[in-house]
Amino acid sequence: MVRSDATRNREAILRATEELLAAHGAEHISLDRVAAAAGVGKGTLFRRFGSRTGLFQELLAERAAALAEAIESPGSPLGPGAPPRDRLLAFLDELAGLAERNLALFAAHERACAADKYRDPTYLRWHAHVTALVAAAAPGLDAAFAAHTLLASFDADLARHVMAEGGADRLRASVRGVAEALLRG
Amino acid sequence: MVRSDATRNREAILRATEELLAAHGAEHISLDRVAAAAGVGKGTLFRRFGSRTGLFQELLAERAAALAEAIESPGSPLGPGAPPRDRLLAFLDELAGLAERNLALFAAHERACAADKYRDPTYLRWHAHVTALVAAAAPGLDAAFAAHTLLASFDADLARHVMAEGGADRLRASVRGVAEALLRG
DNA sequence: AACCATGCGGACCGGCGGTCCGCTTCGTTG
DNA sequence: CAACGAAGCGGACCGCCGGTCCGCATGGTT
Repeated sequence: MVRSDATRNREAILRATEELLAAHGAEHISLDRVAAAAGVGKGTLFRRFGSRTGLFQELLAERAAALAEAIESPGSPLGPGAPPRDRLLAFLDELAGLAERNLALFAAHERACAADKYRDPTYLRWHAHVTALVAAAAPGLDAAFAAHTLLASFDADLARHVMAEGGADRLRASVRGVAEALLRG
Repeated sequence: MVRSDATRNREAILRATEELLAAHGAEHISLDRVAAAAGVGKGTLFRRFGSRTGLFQELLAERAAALAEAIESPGSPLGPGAPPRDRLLAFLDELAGLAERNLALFAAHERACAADKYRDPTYLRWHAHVTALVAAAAPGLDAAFAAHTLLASFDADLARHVMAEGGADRLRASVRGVAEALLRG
């Protein structure tokens, strides 16, 4: 028994957040502004998302949904069945694209989740995935640790810095270079 | 013509910050508290350090001074003269020790400098050092990028997480594993 | 049409980083 | 020692923010 206005408002808030991110970058996005832009009271925002952290976590989860699905569906180089090494490289490639298309969101999400980023559901999913692939492809390493350092490549500031000279392809190439070296070693 | 009370207060503020970090961790360290603990007005704190960011940057610089010196003095495995690979591994080992001894400071510094961490003088020094060594020891890589990912190993949350099971030695081992694999690749 | 759980909104709160300015202190000068 | 100006001090003050609260509106059900 979910009221229709509730889901409508939820959507309005997510869309307003996207608009503000696109318009002003990750900075100066206060929840008052988001609520105002969504045409909604602040209380509504907090009822729906619990906190600033929750809002950006949900928005990131939404943007990452397609990737999450691709990971689990056989057939693509991302999905089960492909050799772990290829799967890992394909996943990192895809993540670079996601970072490029959602740079402001990545930045805002980082800021909002800085307190305990290792509890963010999206990050946890990515980390589990990368850890498993690293463990399969490079048995000598501390896979969980290596996964964290690989994912650190997509830190918003680092990604922006790298993409400033060469765009997402440059980021993809650099990440791939590091990942291949790691797996080879 | 630097007034004596100015330097005395500067010192009092740095020591008070350390005490609060030791007592309460990186959280809940407001500048009001720091000023009060130092027995100093808030205005004084801001005159000395400019901002929250400045305070933690200076404190980190102080704690990192010995390491900065070791890097440049010949003779030790850290210093010029040693083979780049050994120098890099020795440096990362040392950084793990620094992270262990200053975990709360690392965390507070990260939070305070999150906005533009790539302008922090200490980070820049470390990054330049690691980049040069990576470039010398693994010519195929994007050295600057690899340096960022290596330094990401010392993210306070990651370091805490890893050290929770095995202490600084575990962190050292994991970092060394990744670094060796990277250089070998 | 009547009822009430669900949800709404925005005034309100505590606390924060940072500023400002009247007052104090230091150290120099004669 | 006296006196003076620059350098420094401190804490009241500001604007903003994340988060809470509660009287009121609304939507779905009977």
